[in-house]
Amino acid sequence: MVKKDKDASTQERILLAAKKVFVGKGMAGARMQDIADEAGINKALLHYYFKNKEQLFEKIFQEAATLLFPKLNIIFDSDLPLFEKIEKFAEEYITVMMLNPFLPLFVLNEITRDPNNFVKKIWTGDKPHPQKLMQQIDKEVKKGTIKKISAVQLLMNLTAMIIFPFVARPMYQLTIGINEKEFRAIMEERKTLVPKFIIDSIRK
Amino acid sequence: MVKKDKDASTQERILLAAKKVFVGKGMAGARMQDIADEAGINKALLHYYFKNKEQLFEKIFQEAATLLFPKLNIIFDSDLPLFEKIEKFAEEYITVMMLNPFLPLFVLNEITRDPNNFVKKIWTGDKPHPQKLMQQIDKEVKKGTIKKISAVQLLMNLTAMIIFPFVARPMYQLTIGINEKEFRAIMEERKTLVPKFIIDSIRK
DNA sequence: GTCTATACTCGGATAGAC
DNA sequence: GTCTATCCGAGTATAGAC
Repeated sequence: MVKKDKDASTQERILLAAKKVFVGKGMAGARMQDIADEAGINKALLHYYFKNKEQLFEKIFQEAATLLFPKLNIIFDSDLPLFEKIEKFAEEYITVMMLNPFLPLFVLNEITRDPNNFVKKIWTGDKPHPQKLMQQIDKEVKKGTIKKISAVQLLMNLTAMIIFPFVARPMYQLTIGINEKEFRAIMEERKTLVPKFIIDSIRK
Repeated sequence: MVKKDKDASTQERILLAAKKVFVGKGMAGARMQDIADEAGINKALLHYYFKNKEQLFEKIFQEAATLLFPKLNIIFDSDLPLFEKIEKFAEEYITVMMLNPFLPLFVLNEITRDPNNFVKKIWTGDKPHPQKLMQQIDKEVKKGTIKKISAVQLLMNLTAMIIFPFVARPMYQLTIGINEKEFRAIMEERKTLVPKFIIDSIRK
């Protein structure tokens, strides 16, 4: 069926182009013309596939958020011991983000811009719930197997050290002068370094 | 001189309004009408004070970056021992950002958007140079007074744990349901918690 | 300095031919 | 499905009165 294949291909090119432009410039900065150019089509055809900018944006944003968040719960809720959970989290999350290094800033921006819309449109029921992990932390503290620290603080430390480098990459590149390749190597190392760093800190 | 006071006051109101709008919506999302409304004037008067949006934005952005970056070097270059330097850094940086919690995301965005412009317009000679701090770390590692870790990695851990919570605040608020007041308390605690966390990790 | 009215530009969206 | 041409609103910027 020639027609259908062609449709799919154009639609696919549009989505790819839109992702690139939206993630790079944000909703407000992105231009439908940019997306059309990137996809190798014209604006009219773009509107043929997606009624308006808003709708196209929602699609992309949902895709992005879906890539970043839902997998978290699998790790959060698993029955692994605390240290292993931390190791797995770092390993898997950094791996995913290496493939989409600009997503974190994009998503954080849009959450900040309009938290309510985010909850309504994106988190329709299954938002990240680190509660089990946090209980696990509290329990270990109580048992005395790790040093005293509040679960929120530990969770912040963990997520910050994993996510922030992606958000602040250009800043790091400017200040300490690392290039693309070096950045990748650093992030690769962080998959094991961050868990080690944390465990060294909280282990008694 | 009545006229001059009035000038200053209007200009001041404009700058305050512009800061609020730009930081909240970014360059692309901000509307001159929003800024005018926020300042209690009309668009024409806004253009009387600032020829165009671009110029007004540069002013605000420069102000923001000036608030965030230059002080860093004072700490970076000081002669304090490593642990004290880390403590001071966390304490001072969190204090500054508590007063302007939305600046970090704003600045990171604009650096990402256009790194070259940032270097040209903002960092005219005195960008952050953590090199001395990094050498200090290397030296301590070599002396064997702290565990083996690369300076870049430690610097990333430090900056991530301090800055990221501001950038990701809405995300934390949505996922773990903390409110404004709780966030402030958490950040207050982090002034000492983060240095302690780091030192516990790298101390032999 | 401050306002109202208006010119101009950009970009999202549509009409209509093929 | 895809294109060219065009419309139209939003938003920046200016002219000119007070």
